Amino acid sequence: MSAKRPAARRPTMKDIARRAGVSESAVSFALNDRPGVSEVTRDRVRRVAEQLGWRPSTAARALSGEGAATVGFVLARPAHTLGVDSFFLQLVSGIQEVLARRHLGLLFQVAEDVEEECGVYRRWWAEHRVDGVLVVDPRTDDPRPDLLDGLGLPAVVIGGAPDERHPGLSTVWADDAGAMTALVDGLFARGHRRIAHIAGLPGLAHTERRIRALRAEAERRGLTEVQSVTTDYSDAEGAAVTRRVLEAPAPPTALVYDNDVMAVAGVAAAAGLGFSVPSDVSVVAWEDSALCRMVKPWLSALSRDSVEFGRTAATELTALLDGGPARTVRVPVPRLIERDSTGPARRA
Amino acid sequence: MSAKRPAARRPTMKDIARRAGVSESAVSFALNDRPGVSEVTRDRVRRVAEQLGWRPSTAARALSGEGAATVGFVLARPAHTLGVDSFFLQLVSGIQEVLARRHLGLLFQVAEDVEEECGVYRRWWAEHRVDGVLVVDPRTDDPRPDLLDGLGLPAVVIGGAPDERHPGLSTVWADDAGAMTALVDGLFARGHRRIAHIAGLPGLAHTERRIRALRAEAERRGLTEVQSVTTDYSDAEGAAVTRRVLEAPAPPTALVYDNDVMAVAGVAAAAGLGFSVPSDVSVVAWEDSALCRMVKPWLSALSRDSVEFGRTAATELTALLDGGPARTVRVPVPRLIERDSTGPARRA
DNA sequence: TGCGTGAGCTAAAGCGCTTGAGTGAAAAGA
DNA sequence: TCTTTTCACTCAAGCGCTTTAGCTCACGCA
Repeated sequence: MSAKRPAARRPTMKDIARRAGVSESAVSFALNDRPGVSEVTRDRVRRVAEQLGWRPSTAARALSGEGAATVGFVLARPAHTLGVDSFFLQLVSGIQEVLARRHLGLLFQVAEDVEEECGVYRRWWAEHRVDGVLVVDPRTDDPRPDLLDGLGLPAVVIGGAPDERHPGLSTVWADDAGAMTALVDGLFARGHRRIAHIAGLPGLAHTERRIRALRAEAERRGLTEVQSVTTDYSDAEGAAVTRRVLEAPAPPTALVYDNDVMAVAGVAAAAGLGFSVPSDVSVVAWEDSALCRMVKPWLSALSRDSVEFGRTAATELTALLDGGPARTVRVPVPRLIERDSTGPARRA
Repeated sequence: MSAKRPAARRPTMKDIARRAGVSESAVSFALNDRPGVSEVTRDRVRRVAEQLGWRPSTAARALSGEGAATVGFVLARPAHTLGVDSFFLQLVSGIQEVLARRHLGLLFQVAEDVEEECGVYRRWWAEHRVDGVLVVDPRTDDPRPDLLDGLGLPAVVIGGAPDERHPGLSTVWADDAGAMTALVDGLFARGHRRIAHIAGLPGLAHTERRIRALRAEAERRGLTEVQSVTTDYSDAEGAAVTRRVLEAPAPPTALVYDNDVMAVAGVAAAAGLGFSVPSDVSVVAWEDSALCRMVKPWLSALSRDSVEFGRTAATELTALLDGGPARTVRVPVPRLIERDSTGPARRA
């Protein structure tokens, strides 16, 4: 309890070796389940290690070629954009669950943009800091896969589309296109013909996928009054765009929002214009969270298990670190949770 | 772009030494701004290093006693509790800003509870993984300061009260008591006599501080119908507690919520019971976010700059790592942003 | 001329761990 | 009985960096 560090010395393998009366190498063999020591010795060494509270120094491990036992995660969003968001904490929490079990650390960094993010990867690689990384928010024209491939840094892209151009990277993705198609299908069945999609950031892979899927579905059904508008995911833009589309001569009867925050803001904006939900206009949020049950009416939402998404991604990365092949795995299509914000289209 | 890692070799000091025609030690001196080399050589070495894209291996650095260049951050909350939350991402984002500038990494982990969190600290210490940690959610009876003090791990406690018992730890705190006093002051002035405080998790230091401050202020003014009820911060409990207190024979005329999520849920719950805000009951959220402007009426809220809070904490930690003394710094008292959810008390 | 001095550099050890190349003794085979 | 194999273990090098001690040479000074 002194002001200056008492700094208890960490036990090293040398300490164990001395106490167990064997050489350091024997200790290494014993502790790493490698052949070369008898079961008796192995047990003794293990006991001594336990007793001393020994843990391998990651630094030393890393230096002797074992990797840093750490995984990197960069969030490239300007600080002020990180508003109310449940997705990332949940995702990270799922990632953790898997990593912690293997005593892998998670190095976390927020960056301003993708360019800075690339710099972080380079630095991490050069500093020998991470064994692999998890990449989020993939873009349609994304420099990161090329970079990571070039550095030979194992990586899992979260939320990207299958990418044949980078066979070294794993991908974990949700079928946004399928979800969008099913969603439009449902809306169509209930009479909706004019649909507005308040999308997220342009350039994000999943934003583009949803937009394309919506357009394709509209064409297939011959719907002409279907549109997508991109935003920055903020409540402000969500509200603004909502007002804009609803003030048109023939306003949409259904609004699909790319996140919960905009959906909530949109409902308020609609109410402000005298539209009531769902009788005048139906609302669906892409992303379910407590938010959706905090407003009246409760919002119908596409729900996915973000924690599980994180677990899956982390599992793929560990597989990659173990020398496994890169894979592309699809997580379940988000399910539509019907609450009170969706109903039949109002008769024209 | 091959399937198996091309694994470009990282340049080491040896490479630089060879290219610059000097010894490794000279390179070390040159690159660390230590005396022992001429300016000419220093420049040459620097140029070669730059050209090779060299970065020191953190592993090697750590091993030769320089520390891991990494800071730890544990969030001890069960995964499902990590709902809609703006505070932590903002906090972390502020922390990052300061750390990144010094090329310090942030090792992030979520744990189930404080006990597991202590285990993480022990492991990090033994594995030589971090040079210091940031501790959040301090409790009234907290084992962490003792542990960290014992390990000699530099630490900054975020949101704790000044702690004379652990002179080795820095503390960054907000004056919750002062804020609460001012808040009650304002409510009192507008005629509120019956106040309910829907608090956060019991046992958290700031929860207790707020509760105590409220009680003290109530006693000072002779208010008898003032109460605090603890919750788990969730919208569900926020709503439930709101219903309970409003159904009392003499319901409160003002509700103070310890976070924005509960406040929003509380407004909805109040509406469900026929109470309108603010004419029947005033509502204040402790923590401002986009959420507060997503509901009608817009919520009055105590606002603080969480990003700046993070910056301050990280700055204190780096000071500690540089060998500076432990300090206790207070961040500005949260400001009340008056919106539409507060008004004069209804006449009895 | 000799000697101390300091600037500029090199050699080498050490941090904690892994690992391939030994070593010595017991067990197995001829 | 002697060789070969196997087993259990030790030695020593090496990972990339820091750091201490030491070495060399030019310079200043008596």
